Amino acid sequence: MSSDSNFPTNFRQSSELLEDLDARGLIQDSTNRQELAARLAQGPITVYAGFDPTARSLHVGNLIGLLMLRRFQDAGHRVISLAGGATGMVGDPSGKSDERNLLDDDGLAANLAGIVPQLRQFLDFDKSENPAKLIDNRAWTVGVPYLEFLRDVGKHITVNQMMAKDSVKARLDRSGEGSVAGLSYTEFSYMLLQANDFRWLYENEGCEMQMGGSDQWGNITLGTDLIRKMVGGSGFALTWPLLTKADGTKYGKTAGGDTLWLSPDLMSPYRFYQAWIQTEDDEVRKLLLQLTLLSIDTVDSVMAEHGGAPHLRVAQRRLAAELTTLVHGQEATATAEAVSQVIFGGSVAELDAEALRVLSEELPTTRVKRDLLDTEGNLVALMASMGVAASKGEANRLLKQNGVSLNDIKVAADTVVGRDSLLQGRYLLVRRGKKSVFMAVFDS
RNA sequence: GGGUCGGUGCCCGAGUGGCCAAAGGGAGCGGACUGUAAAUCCGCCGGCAUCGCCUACGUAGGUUCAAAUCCUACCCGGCCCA
Repeated sequence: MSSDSNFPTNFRQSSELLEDLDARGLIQDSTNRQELAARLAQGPITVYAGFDPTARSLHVGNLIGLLMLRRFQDAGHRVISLAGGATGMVGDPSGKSDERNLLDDDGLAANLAGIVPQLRQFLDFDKSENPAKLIDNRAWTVGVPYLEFLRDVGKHITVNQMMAKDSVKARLDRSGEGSVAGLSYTEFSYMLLQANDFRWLYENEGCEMQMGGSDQWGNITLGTDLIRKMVGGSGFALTWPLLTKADGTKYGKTAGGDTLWLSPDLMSPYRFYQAWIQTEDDEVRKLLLQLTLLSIDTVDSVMAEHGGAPHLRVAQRRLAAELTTLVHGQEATATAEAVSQVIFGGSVAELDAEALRVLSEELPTTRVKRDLLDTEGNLVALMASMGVAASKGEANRLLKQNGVSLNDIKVAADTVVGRDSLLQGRYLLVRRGKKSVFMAVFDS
C-alpha cells in the first residue's frame, strides 16, 4: 500500500471533489452541474449507489461504484450502499442484450451474503461523523401490494418516458438485427423499482443523489422525476463512464475471459494481481485514476516514471498493488508480488516445500493421484484434467506448438511425467504460453 | 390470429441434396519480436481416437444411397396485416 492512499483525508472543499472526479474522468453526466456544485458546497450530502446481487461476489465492474462512494465518504459526505435484494430479483435490462434469468430466494440470499461483506470492506461503517450505511431495498419493496405500487408509483410515470430510455430502445430496436432478445414486462418494470428506491431514500434517508454507471442514467433520472412528482423535491443524478478499454470492449474479464471477482474464493489474489499487471500502457493512467485512491499528482508522477522506463512496468505494478490491497489487503498483495516474482523471474526448481505450498494456494491447483506418474501419455491427460487445456486435443495442440513447460522447462509432445519431474517430491508447475501457470500437487 | 422472412460453430456471417466439421471476418489460443505492453508476422482454432469414428447447422420426426441444405409438425424471433 502506498503512503498516500489514505488520500483525501478531509476533503472538505466539495467543489474540489467534483473537480477531482472530473479530472479522473469519473463524471460522465450529471444533473445540473452548477446546482450540484452549489449543493455540495453547502455541506455534507447523502448519496447512494446500488449493487444488485447477481452473483456471489462483486467484480471489477462494481469497483468504480464502490470507490465513488468511498471518495464521497472521504470527502465528508454520507453514503449509502444499497444492496438490491428486491431489484436483483427482477434484473436490470440496462446494457443487456438478453433477458435475464430470475433469481430465486435462496440464490438471492446466498448472493447477498457474499456481497454485503464486500461492501463493508470499502466503506467505513463505524466512523463517528459520517458512517456509511448499508440498506437492502427489500425493506420497502417486498411487502408492497402490486395495486398499491401501480397506483402510487406507476401513476406518475408514463410509458412514453420509459420507452424513451436508451436501455429500453436498445432492446426494442428491431432494425438492429442480431441477437437482440425482446424485453419482458418484468425487466421493463425494473426502472420503476429503481426510481422508487431513490424516492424512498430521498424521503426516508434524506438521500439527495443517486450515482451509477452511465448505463444507469435513464433509471436514475426516472428517480429524480418521481421525486419531483411524488414528493415535490429535487434529487441529483451523477453517472460515471462505464469502464471500457481503449477499443471499446468491456473490462471485468481477464485476458482469458474469466470474470475478475473480488472474492478470493472465486479468484485468488495472485490471479487478480496478475490481471492488472498485464494492463496495456494505454490503459494504465486511466485505471490508476479511476480505480485507485492515489491522488492525481501521484498518478502523474507514477506515469512519468513509467514513461522513462516502460519496460520496468512501474505503472502496472503500482496499479496491481493498489488494487489488490484495496480488495484483498496488504498481506495478500505482498504474497501476490512474491509469487509473481517467482513465476516471472525466479527459478522454480530451487523453491523449498513451503514456498511451493504457498504457490499452490495462489495458482489454479489440482490434486492428482500419484499412480498417474510414469504412464504413457500422461501429460496430455494431466493438462486436460488440470484445466491447462480444455480438451486433450487442445493439449496436444499446445504441446505441438511448443507452448508448454514443466517447471519452467519447455517440453516435447511425447513427454512423460515421472517421479523425477516433481519438485519436492510432489509439485509440478505447468505453464501454458508465457502467462498462464497451473500447479499439480501429487498425493504423498 | 393471418401472411411473410428468418433461427448455422464463442460472436458475426456464407452455404440451399453429396467435394461440409461447414467459406470469410472477429474473438480466443500458441509461437516469433518485446517490456508479463502495443503493433506486426506465422500457426492453431468441435470431441475422441493411429486412415477412422462421434457430436454439431432452433426442436422432433420423415424422404433419400446421401440433408445444414427437401418434406411435416412444433418452438422462438423480425417485419406486414388484423
